[in-house]
Amino acid sequence: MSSAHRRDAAATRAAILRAGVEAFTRYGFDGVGVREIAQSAGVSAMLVNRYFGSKEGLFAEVAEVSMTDRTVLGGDPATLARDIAAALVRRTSPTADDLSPFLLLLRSAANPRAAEILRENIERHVEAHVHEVAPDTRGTDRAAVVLAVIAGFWLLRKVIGSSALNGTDEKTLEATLRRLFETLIPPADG
Amino acid sequence: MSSAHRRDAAATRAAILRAGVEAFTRYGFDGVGVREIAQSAGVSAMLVNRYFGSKEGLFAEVAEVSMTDRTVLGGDPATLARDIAAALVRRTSPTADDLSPFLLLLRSAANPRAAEILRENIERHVEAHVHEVAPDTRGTDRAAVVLAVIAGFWLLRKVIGSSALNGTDEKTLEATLRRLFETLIPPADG
DNA sequence: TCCACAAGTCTACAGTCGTATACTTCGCTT
DNA sequence: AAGCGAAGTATACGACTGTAGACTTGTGGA
Repeated sequence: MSSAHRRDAAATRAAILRAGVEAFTRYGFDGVGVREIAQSAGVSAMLVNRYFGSKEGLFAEVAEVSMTDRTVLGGDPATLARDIAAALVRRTSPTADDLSPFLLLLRSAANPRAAEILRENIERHVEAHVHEVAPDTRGTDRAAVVLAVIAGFWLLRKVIGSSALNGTDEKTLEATLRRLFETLIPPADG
Repeated sequence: MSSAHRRDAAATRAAILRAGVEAFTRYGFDGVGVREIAQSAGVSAMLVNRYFGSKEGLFAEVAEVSMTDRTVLGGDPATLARDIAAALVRRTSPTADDLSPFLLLLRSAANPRAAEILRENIERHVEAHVHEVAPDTRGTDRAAVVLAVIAGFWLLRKVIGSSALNGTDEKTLEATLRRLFETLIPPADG
């Protein structure tokens, strides 16, 4: 937090939350301690517990903002393939990544409580964006399949860093994704 | 270890390795301690370090056997969709799962050293099975794409436990996978 | 039978973890 | 200007971590 306002509860809370998103996404729930998070927020460790109850409480809010802030499934279905391909190729910082909710999931899924919190958030997220990605009946399954394809590509590229898929350029990747999606999403009516 | 042989170095080592596969797959590298692993192998904690150098050393061997024992990409390309669909639907114990290498990855990817060990193993695994899943030139990318699709479906079904995809039965899942794979793998020559 | 060496265990250490309790410091209101 | 409540800090505790070192126990060969 900046030295502008020195005793601003809301700002301090926000700073801790931001530091939490960064840290949990980068190192996972078990990979980072509250002391570390508090330090990068510029406050003492105990403020985490004061504002969020516990480390777990902070994580729950982190999951919430991480899932809702980003647009993984949202957007125009027509340009979905291009958008996803661009997001996969784009080289940004790990936490500014458009797909960082996946990263948060992967890094924290080992912890049972964290996994439970994440599952609830993802369910709500898929539910909320069904109509955007597959605006027809029985669209839930199709949205889930699209999400699965995206998640799989992301897994190999960003997490495993597979050299095979990393050699693929954006145009090729987009074409592959488009072909995959076309088998799922009918071009017109239904 | 059983009480048949009481001072068998090879058997003890194997018992620890088996316990390591089970524990790391279930709880991840950071989610389980050497004491716990040793206990479920029926030995004292220090034997882990004696036989594998360190916890990290044990994990490296666990990754090795987990990746090579299972057949994720191996098998007949013609029946790949059916096999994967069956594996996804099949209800087995978490560690007896045919796709447990993915589980090992997901649970341990947060730890930088563990992730590095896993990456090397996966690279070798994809490389070794390229000819089986996509026996043509530039097959590496196609094998990786198939792996990505599998990984994505697995991620949503087994890890997140998405209610959407969990409602899908094996036949529907197989049909979806087949359609996806057919856009990648030409039915004949090339 | 005995003993050397491998197999296995016990104890302890230095570190980190989450967080509860007690404390200090600042800012706003009156 | 005073003081009260909120904002923030310091300290410490108990539990847990990986593993180094010294120890004991068992077994195969002489």
